[in-house]
Amino acid sequence: MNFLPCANRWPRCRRNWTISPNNCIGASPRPDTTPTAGIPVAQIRHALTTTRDDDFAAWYQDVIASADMAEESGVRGCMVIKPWGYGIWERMQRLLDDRIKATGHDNAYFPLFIPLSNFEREAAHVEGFAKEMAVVTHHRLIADGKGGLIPDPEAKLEEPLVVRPTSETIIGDAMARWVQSWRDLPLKLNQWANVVRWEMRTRMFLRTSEFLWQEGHTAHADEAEAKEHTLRMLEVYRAFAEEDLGLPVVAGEKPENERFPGAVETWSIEAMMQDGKALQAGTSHYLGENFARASGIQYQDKEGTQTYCHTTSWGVSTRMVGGVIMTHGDDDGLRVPPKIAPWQVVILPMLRDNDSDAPLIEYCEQLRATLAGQMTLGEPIRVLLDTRPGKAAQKRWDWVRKGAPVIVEVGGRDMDNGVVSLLRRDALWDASSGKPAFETPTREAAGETIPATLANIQAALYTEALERRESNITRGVTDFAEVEAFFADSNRYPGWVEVQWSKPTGDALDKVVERLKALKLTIRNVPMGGDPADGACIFTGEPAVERILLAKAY
RNA sequence: CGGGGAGUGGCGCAGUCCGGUAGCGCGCUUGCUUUGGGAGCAAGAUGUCGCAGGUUCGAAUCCUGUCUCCCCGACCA
Repeated sequence: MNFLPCANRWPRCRRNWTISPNNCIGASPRPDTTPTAGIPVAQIRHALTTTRDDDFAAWYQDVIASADMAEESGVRGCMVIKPWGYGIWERMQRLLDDRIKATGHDNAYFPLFIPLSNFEREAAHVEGFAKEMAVVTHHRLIADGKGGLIPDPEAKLEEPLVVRPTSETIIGDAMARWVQSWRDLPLKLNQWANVVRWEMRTRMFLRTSEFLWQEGHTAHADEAEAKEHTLRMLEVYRAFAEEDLGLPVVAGEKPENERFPGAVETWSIEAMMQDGKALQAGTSHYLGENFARASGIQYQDKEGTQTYCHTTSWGVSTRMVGGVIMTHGDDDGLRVPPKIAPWQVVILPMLRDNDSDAPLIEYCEQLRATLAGQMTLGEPIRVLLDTRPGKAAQKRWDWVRKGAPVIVEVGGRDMDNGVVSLLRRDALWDASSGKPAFETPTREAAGETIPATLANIQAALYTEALERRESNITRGVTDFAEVEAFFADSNRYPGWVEVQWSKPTGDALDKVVERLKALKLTIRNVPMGGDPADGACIFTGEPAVERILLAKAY
């Protein structure tokens, strides 16, 4: 097969295909696979060169680059988060921070560096993290005599510092000082910070060596209250994921082998990505007295007895951004749910670089002002009038790839007719024509309907993701051979499988994990609020005690 | 950390086997023509060929080391 230099036909194409030119959207558009009853499906030129079907991993990276979200930094496993990617994270921070504050937490900030001796205190914690720690050993550089710099051997630290992979230990140290009496409880803290885990294999947003997150830490008087709080924060995460990010999640408890190092219980929210894999999108841990004993977090109860606190911790990270990409992205780039879109509406005047521009910009400005003065989804509308020089059509595709929820193009003729040309990013294409599905409401109508349109898009993205997930969870599988068959075909969309098990522990659990590992599967969690077990354990044949979700995972 | 692939203008790549003035497409700049929609023509700018050593009259090309990225595995919250 000949090389087909796609660039001749489609400017954005970066590849020379040697096998099937149909793989290249630009060179030879293939039929869109979206079924549309009775209507011949037109050929669509998508904005990305990689499709989800062709290569999901490559598509994911293409979205990040094309939407201008982040780039490599030159430091292993670290990334530069660019304004559009960081803007999305800032929106997440704002919305989640409000929810955290609303549940009675205060923000604080603890050091990046943790003394080694402090970190060493909790045995399981050490075992869990020791293999992926960044360690600071010197505090000064000196010339090496060859024009370079080396750590000064004279400036070796008495005690190495570790860069926090999480802050249980150093916050525990503070809690031990801050908690004296039962009156000091509960102590409910949160911190927004970066953490470092020296990961073997990294992927942008999903697993980076340094990442940004929020980590909540609380201390309680007793087990019941701490456990209740663990679940309360899990529920905060569920609501945040579903209501704000449009990510349907399954909340549930992690099996013993997946617990956070040092935790008594670990709970998670799990989201299904478009390739059928599961993404752990947030975790909440009940830590028992483990860290309280390690750090000496004690209070005097009402009887005057020194008593250990029960602590919790819970976190959500920039990994969520990756979850949004893999849930809502399509072959034209990202689709940002309106609640977390830095710009919800982008207005693009079709500038001609002449005298007609000024009135056109004024015409657009009035729509901008109308929208900016209104609320939707609980906040003022974020609307950008993009008057940068350049052709509107090119800027349109930039914003399509970035995933702005509503794009409004306005040309001179629109202005003359008192209308605007409006595109919904969640319904970009007209399937019959293969062209962008422009609507042309009057400017006044657009000013009135766009707030509701944004709310619709928020709901539509969630519904689409929810339906996709529900149709790809298979329940009622009772034979392990069925599980094997289900995941054997690597070409099919794998999804998740719900099975029942007897919740083995220790060696028996290890065996189960090994069997699953052979299929590249993991136990995601025990969904809350599901049906009780009523059958036999799929692994042991013993009476089952609960239902679990099996899936391939990120 | 093991196996595989790859680093050449902003992006995607050719050139490397067989050492001899660094190329292509897109993008970018400028001009003209267009322009209700992902423009055309022309002219131009942009590279210490990832980095550091070595071999050589001469290195993108050969040798050694190293860093980074991608895929698979191991590991992991």
